[in-house]
Amino acid sequence: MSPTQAPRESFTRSARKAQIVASAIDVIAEVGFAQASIRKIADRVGIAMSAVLYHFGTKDNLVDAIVEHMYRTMLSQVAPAVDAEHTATGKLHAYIRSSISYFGTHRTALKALASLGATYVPTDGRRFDELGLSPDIAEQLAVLDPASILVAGQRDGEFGTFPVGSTAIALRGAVNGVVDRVLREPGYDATQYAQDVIDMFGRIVGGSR
Amino acid sequence: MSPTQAPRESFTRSARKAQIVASAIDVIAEVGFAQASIRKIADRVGIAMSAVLYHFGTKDNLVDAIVEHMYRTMLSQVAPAVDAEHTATGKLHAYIRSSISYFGTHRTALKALASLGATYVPTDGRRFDELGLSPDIAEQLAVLDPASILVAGQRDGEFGTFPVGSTAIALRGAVNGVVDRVLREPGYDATQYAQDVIDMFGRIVGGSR
Amino acid sequence: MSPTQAPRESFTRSARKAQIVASAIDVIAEVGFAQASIRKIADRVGIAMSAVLYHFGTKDNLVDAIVEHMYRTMLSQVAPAVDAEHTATGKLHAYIRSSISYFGTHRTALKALASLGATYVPTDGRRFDELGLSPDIAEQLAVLDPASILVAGQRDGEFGTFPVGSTAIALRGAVNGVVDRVLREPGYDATQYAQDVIDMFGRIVGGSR
Amino acid sequence: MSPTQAPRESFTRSARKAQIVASAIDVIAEVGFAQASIRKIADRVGIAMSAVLYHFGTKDNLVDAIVEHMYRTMLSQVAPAVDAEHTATGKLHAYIRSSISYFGTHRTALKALASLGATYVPTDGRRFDELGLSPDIAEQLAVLDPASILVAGQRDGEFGTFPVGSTAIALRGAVNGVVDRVLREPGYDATQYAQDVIDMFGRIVGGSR
DNA sequence: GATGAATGAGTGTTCATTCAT
DNA sequence: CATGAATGAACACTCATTCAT
Repeated sequence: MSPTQAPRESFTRSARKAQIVASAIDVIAEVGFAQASIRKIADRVGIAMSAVLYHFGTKDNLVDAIVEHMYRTMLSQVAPAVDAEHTATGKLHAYIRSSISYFGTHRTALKALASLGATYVPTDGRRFDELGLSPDIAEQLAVLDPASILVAGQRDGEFGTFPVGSTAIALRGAVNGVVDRVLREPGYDATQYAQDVIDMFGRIVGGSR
Repeated sequence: MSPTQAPRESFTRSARKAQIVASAIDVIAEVGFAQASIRKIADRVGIAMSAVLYHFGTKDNLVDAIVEHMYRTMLSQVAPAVDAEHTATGKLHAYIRSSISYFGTHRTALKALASLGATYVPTDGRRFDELGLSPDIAEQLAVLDPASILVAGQRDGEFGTFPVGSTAIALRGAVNGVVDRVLREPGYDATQYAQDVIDMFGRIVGGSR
Repeated sequence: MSPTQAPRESFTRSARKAQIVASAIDVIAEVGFAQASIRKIADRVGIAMSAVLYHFGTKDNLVDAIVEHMYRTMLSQVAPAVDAEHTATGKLHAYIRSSISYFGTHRTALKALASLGATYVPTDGRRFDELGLSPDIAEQLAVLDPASILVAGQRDGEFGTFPVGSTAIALRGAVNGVVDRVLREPGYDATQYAQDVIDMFGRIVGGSR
Repeated sequence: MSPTQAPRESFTRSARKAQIVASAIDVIAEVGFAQASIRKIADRVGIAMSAVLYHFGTKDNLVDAIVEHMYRTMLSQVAPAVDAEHTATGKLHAYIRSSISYFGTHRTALKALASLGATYVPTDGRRFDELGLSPDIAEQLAVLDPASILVAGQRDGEFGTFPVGSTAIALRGAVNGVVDRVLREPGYDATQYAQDVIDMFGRIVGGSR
């Protein structure tokens, strides 16, 4: 492999940015998004507030980066797991398990992200789910919507008959619904819940055993 | 003297408060909680900013009142519907239908609630869902958790065997999950979704016909 | 019964506003417009910075008020003097004398105003001379352009033949030109200059005696 | 090698400085001095912000250089024109024509200068017109004050009797007064104005024809 | 019962300047 | 020569809250 050939964006720079994003997520998780000021985030990193703005220019940009980071992290756990399977059933199980497992391991910032989705309105006109999404990530993001899996399974005869749209919404809701519980009950083990959701929706989509 | 601490709230007083709460919900739904200042709310009502604080003393108190109002409204729609039924199946269907119907008909309030939940962290230590809950309402609120219905149905042999805890979480998630869709797609008809959820969870809880 | 039944805008309010505008002019005259921050102005008045914004909402609005005040003050000196005369010659002399006399008595803020005119660009799109001008003042402002006097004098045969446009520009320039001198030389007596300008432009416009 | 614009890499330093000054003038003219940050100027040149400070050390120094450049440019147009004439009348006409012509052809620089004069107050005690004046230029600058021409013309009997001081102020004002018009009306042709000013002040100083 | 004035703490943002490289 | 990173001071502006009336 070529040692130093990568035209990467200045190592120290992106390291600092990553550091800031990480601290920002911590702060948001602790005090809530509304109270997460740039100053508090900078304090957490141990740098001057203006240094944060030096790197991101704007709070909106910082939020962009945070959201992108969260999606990226979640995707990096869910997407490979789903892709590794080759049957719709396998993909469905992988989606449920890896999503819920992610919630179990990344409790802190989750609520912020989940609820932010419905409400955060950046100063420019963009909607929340258009934020900070480099094209590559926006594309991958479809993975987090189980609808495609359901459609494929039905088309291939692997699943039975059921209303795909509604089921996708319900499945997403059921998967995301555990976030509340996980946040409220620090010791809660989501693994069993994942298995239960698999059983429930197994009964709903019917088909192969 | 009246025995119970006589909250002899003059009529105009509570009318004003209700008016303020209603306007607050509108404003929050429109601009998001983060941008919903007391001044903007007061402007919407057509009174002075300080009048709002005269009535509520504190913004936190206002938020309490808002949340309580929302819960109360939702309960007033869901609780009677559930109570009117006498079988677990009937109660379950009523719960699903009335909850989702509420989401469909109160999008403004819904949006405000979502925004609140996303960004608001009270200055004292309380969690969001402990806000504004006078004892009577906290009690009733159990209705919004379908767990009791599921337990009763199983106990009475009306439902089959299934993991109650997980199913309750999933059901709540499936019901609440439509909120995102409803907010994002103003024309979305949730009625069909309600029926689909009834079918799905009918298959899960099994049992009586 | 109170004799003054004018529906005036809250006395204390407009008094404070006037006080702030006055202090702002002082500060601008002392440190220049660029360094005249709201905080410095508030300090001069002896109130909190936020009190200034409470009254004016925006720095742009404050600048509006300042400009309007300056124009109004200048007009209140020049306009009556010009109007009191009934011949073009009289009006011309009155214009020159009262303008220059105003410069002599209001040295401080003059440069700020004069130079601001060429350059200040408010955050919204308006040009400088459209600032803070209530219609009544915009109308009166024509008085500060001697062109109308020159035109009238020529039309009535009181003046001779000369290029009106250029002469108006030159006259305005000659009148305003003394500002620099007045600011540079605190003891300078502008009265003689006013008389000299009258003589010079008397020779230029020629005509009546 | 082309004779003009020859400065090659050996002159990098002063070439860079000149380039920076030029860009600074552009930026100031465009956005006003208040908004003309070092960063914006550097961006215009295409170099790093710190490179600007490397060359000038301080923003004040940069402003010095800008002002000096402007005076130098103006002088290089006016001084030779005046010196080429040998009668007071000739010098007077040359002064008026070349000054006004300069205003007509250097509107960008003019706008920048106006913006500078309006808002800039150096951090040290110097007045605006004492900035950036190396001794050689301060000396030459006397040319821009027509007083010496008027005095000489009167002494030599070429002009008649008139108050020299006031006339010099008025003349300068009349000449500079067209700047406002030129800036406000991009298409305005100042040539005719120059001729008109010559006529006007010809009548004032009287004497030789 | 309600209000207008005022405030202090806090917000995001800009900027000239320093400094190690 | 020139730069990128970082900073502290200043800025306009927002906001919940207090208080005399």
